[in-house]
Amino acid sequence: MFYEKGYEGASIRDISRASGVSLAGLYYYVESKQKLLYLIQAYTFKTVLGRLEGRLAGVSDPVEKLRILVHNHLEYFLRHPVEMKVLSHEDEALEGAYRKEVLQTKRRYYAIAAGIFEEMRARGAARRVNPRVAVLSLFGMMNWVYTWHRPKIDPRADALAEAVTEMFLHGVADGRAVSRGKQILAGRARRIAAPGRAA
Amino acid sequence: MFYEKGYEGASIRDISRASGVSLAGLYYYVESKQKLLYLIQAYTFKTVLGRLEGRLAGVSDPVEKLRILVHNHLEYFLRHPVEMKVLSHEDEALEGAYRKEVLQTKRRYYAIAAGIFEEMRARGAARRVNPRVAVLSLFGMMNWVYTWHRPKIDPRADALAEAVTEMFLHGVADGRAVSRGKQILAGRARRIAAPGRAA
DNA sequence: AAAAAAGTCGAACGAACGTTCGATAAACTT
DNA sequence: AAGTTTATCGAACGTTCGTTCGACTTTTTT
Repeated sequence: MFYEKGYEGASIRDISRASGVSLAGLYYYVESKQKLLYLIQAYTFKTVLGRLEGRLAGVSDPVEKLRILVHNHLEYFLRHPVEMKVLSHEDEALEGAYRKEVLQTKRRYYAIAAGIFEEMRARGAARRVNPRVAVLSLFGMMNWVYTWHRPKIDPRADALAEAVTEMFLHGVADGRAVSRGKQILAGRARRIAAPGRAA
Repeated sequence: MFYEKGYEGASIRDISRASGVSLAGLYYYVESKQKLLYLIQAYTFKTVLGRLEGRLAGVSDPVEKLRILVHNHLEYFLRHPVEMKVLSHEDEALEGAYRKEVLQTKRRYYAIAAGIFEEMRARGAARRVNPRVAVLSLFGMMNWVYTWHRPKIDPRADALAEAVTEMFLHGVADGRAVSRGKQILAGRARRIAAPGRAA
């Protein structure tokens, strides 16, 4: 229900109807609507994080770590799209201590990604990019997936993870046809301000 | 209010209180809560789209077009974070004809981006990447920004657009230190399944 | 100055909200 | 067989929801 209608839009009565349990019956198991959202988010997040840590153990190459992270994230995302949408779309619906706890998990998750990126830089595997922007852009690519992925026409987790990792590492440009840098810094403001100019 | 509490979470009474207009007074101007959301989304989206089309006019180099698109998108995003969050976060809250119309605008916007990417490929400026995945990943990077951007510490629109464009085109990897492809296809499944192996 | 239009609001509408209570039934423990 | 815990529910609680109505004031048009 949270997936379909959002946290606020879904009522306990919706959940009651869909689960076949009476209103009061629901409260025998879960003390509040907030707690229910918390349980979903905390369980989902901790599962993803736990799997990641397990798969990362013993791996030392940061680029390989990055591949594992992306694969782990997208695999879970596509296998559990309902929970994952509730996790990423309803994160502000949680309040107080519940929110704080999920936020802490999120920070730990981010710290792992940031750490991997930092290792990449230390080994000379990453260009001089704002690391915060880079890592959060990667999360953007991954977390946005729930808004567009259609199993019938889009790649499955394996291929998608590969594509995203590849894009993150090397981009989409053919190095021979697109000169890197140079043009980018020069005359940017002018280019935007005067769109009528021919290329 | 939609920005702060989400569409369902924000009540007309919240809006009344915040605007200093009575409940009934609100309905003199807007016929329903749905319509209010529609007006916000439609206006915002059409403004962004209109600006983009204006800036794109007369430009023929697809790579430059891409830069303009990213810059236009992020500039508006950071200058109007409230409307843009409501646009990207509350898109499913709209129903019926309202929803359909905004969806159509979204499709037009996507078509422009997809067209640019297609031109890049035609000119040999893009590698062999799933174009749908590439374009939607770019949107992911851009649209996710509202979840993390903090004006105090993060780059402004200009620099951010530059960084995102650069990442999209060339990725974050230093070409000399990270071999492209090769490893990616070989032994992926094994690598994920047996995380204990050293690199 | 009279008439019409536009603007504003308090009070109320029925419906839906999250949550609780007390009763009842089913399942275990002694 | 009696007693206790666990499970389940109908009915209701007080509150808030989106929306409407009729009355009143202000502004504009004639």
